[in-house]
Amino acid sequence: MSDKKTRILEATEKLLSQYGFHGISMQMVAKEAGVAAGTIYRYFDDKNDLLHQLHHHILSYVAEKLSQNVSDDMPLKCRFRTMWLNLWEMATQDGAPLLTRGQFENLPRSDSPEQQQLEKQLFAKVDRLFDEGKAQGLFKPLDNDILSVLSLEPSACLARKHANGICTVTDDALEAAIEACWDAILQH
Amino acid sequence: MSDKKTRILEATEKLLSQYGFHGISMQMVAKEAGVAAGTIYRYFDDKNDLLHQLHHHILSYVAEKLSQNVSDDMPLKCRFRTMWLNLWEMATQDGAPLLTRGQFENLPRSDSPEQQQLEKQLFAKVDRLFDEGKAQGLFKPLDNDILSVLSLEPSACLARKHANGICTVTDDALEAAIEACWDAILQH
Amino acid sequence: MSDKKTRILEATEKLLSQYGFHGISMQMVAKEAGVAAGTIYRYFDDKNDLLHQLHHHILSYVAEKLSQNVSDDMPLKCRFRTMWLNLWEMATQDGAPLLTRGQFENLPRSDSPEQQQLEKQLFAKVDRLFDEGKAQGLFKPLDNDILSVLSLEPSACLARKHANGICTVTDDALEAAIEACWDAILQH
Amino acid sequence: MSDKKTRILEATEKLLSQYGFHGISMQMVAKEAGVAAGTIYRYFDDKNDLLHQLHHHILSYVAEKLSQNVSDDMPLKCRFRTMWLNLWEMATQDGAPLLTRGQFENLPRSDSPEQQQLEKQLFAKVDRLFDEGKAQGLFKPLDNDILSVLSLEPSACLARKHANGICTVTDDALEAAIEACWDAILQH
DNA sequence: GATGAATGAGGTTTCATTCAT
DNA sequence: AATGAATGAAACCTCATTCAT
Repeated sequence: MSDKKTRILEATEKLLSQYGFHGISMQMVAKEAGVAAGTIYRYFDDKNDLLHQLHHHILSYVAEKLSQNVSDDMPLKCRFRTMWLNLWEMATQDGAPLLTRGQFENLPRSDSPEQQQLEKQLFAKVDRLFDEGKAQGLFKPLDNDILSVLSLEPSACLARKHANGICTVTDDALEAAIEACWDAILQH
Repeated sequence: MSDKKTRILEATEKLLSQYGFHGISMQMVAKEAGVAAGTIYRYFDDKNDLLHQLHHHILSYVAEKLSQNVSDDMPLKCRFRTMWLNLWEMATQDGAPLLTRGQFENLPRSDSPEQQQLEKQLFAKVDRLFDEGKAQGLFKPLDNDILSVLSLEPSACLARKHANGICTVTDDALEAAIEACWDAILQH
Repeated sequence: MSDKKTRILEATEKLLSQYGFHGISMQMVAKEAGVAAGTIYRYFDDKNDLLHQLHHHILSYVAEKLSQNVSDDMPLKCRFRTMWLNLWEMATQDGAPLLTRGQFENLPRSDSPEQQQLEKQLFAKVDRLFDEGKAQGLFKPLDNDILSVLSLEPSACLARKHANGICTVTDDALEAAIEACWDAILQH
Repeated sequence: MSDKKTRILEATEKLLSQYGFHGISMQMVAKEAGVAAGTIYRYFDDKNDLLHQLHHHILSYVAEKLSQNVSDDMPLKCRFRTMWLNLWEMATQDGAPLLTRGQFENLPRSDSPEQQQLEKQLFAKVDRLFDEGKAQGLFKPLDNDILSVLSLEPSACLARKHANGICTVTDDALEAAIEACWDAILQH
């Protein structure tokens, strides 16, 4: 991908996590990316397109990062723990991406069928984890969407609050939180 | 509270849930509320103030609704279930308020200490629930903030997705989700 | 009509005759009219609308001026002469209106049926003149549109060239030109 | 003349007749001409120069086409008729050139003396026609500019309206119009 | 108190022009 | 000679805010 395009996307991501959608202007993006305002329009149709492409960009990044160091032959719990922590680290260490993810949920949605199809693919490993767990009778028999909300969403949510200083999460608490999320989907 | 002020707040809330923060203008608010644009400035310093006061307004509403039909002498599980469902209903039945709540988290933060203090008070019943549960050794010994993320946040999150049609939650799944959230914070 | 709206229309007309369509900006119009740029948008949807409304405004003016001092009981030649000179005077004395009229013919057309209907009405007296002349066997049996091009258009065209200094038209030449236009439509 | 330069001029002409002066950009011209934007600046100083050179280009074309099949030893009326129809055909058959000519009259004028001198030369045959006619006492003793407006301008004007569908001109009407224009300048 | 016309700074976007390749 | 990515000034338009009524 063109160097300039990447810089524009990264600048947008950074500003987005800092100011939210309202409050960032194309001029700000241009300045942050170190390009002229007009240059943005060589790579993006308009502001909306920039946002949508960023959405896609981040989604790809999240999907990749989320599945990092996870292979389908690892034990279920190990896979879960790794993904949970991948999620946590994205939000707390890398800074922007996941933080901003919270923002995307309030967008003029781009719920094209392709987009949904893509999202499914991106999170394939998560789906396989839940599917296997349910097949083994280990997990509660719920839709993957729901299992995801119960066990992974709290990771992102907690990370956001931790990063924003709303609450502090110690290492012990972190381990306990992972355990709690595991408990949530486990068949007791 | 003045009739006009209430109408302005309600108009803002409605528009907010529909268009997001960017994309609503003071003129739109005025028109929706049935007042003149200038009138808004009798009750609010500026747009920011309007948004902050709305935040507070909704927070109060949520706190009240959240604790509805909950008294401290009810069994813990019953209190939990009621609050979980209160949360669910706010987002799925009332429409705007909670849905838009997702938007508030991306505001130029008003994290003044007073605001945090206020939020604490508003959610006092939730705190008491968690405190009692931990005292009885029933709940995991974690901060209330964390317990809240683990057990109540999924309600709001699920409700949002359900209301937006991203996933469908049957009555049975709903009951199972409540149970799962309870499992999450329970000492096993 | 609002004072401001009139001032904006007049400013646009003046600038249009001076710079043509390209080369006038909303800022220029605002400055010339002595209003803020944003004010224009209280009275006009956008630049296009401003142009279209101006078109209509000028058309009305032209139609009124064109028929000035003309009544249907005057002799045909006298009516013709008066209208021919009305046209001439609009372009040479008043300055802007007719000069700019040349510009409107190159617009993204607003050829709505209503618009065409309106134009017909506006130039009713011209039509009556031609109709009577043909009924008397005095004029050539041609469409009014064509008769108009042959006998009145030259007035506007000549006036434009005269006003722009492209050619000079003496009083004698003017009388001769009127006579020539009359000759053009006369049955010989 | 360079192939590229010709293509650029022709592209400009085509776009001009379609969009008018405002509404064509150098990028559009480049695309239509099949060259890079920067290439235009090898042949033209700037946009203004492009427009002026196009003006000249078209003027030459019109002058050539106007005098086509006209020689000074043909009878006056025959010469007149031929030129009148040449004008008519340019606007109705060739499409762009003359139609757009209407646009040139609203340009940031390039009324340099040389330009006017040039125009005189280009339309020499027309001048000779009028001069001879006046010398023979056949035409009215008016400036050639005026005679031209009276007798040839209506051809262009009518053609424009015909091509734009504003009015329809049958073959009979066309002949009558020519006759009428001839009547206009004839000494009666 | 209430209004809404008016403001003008600032938003998004376009486009004539340049310049490294 | 030719390209086309990049520029940034300036275009059109919006909108938070003010103020005379």
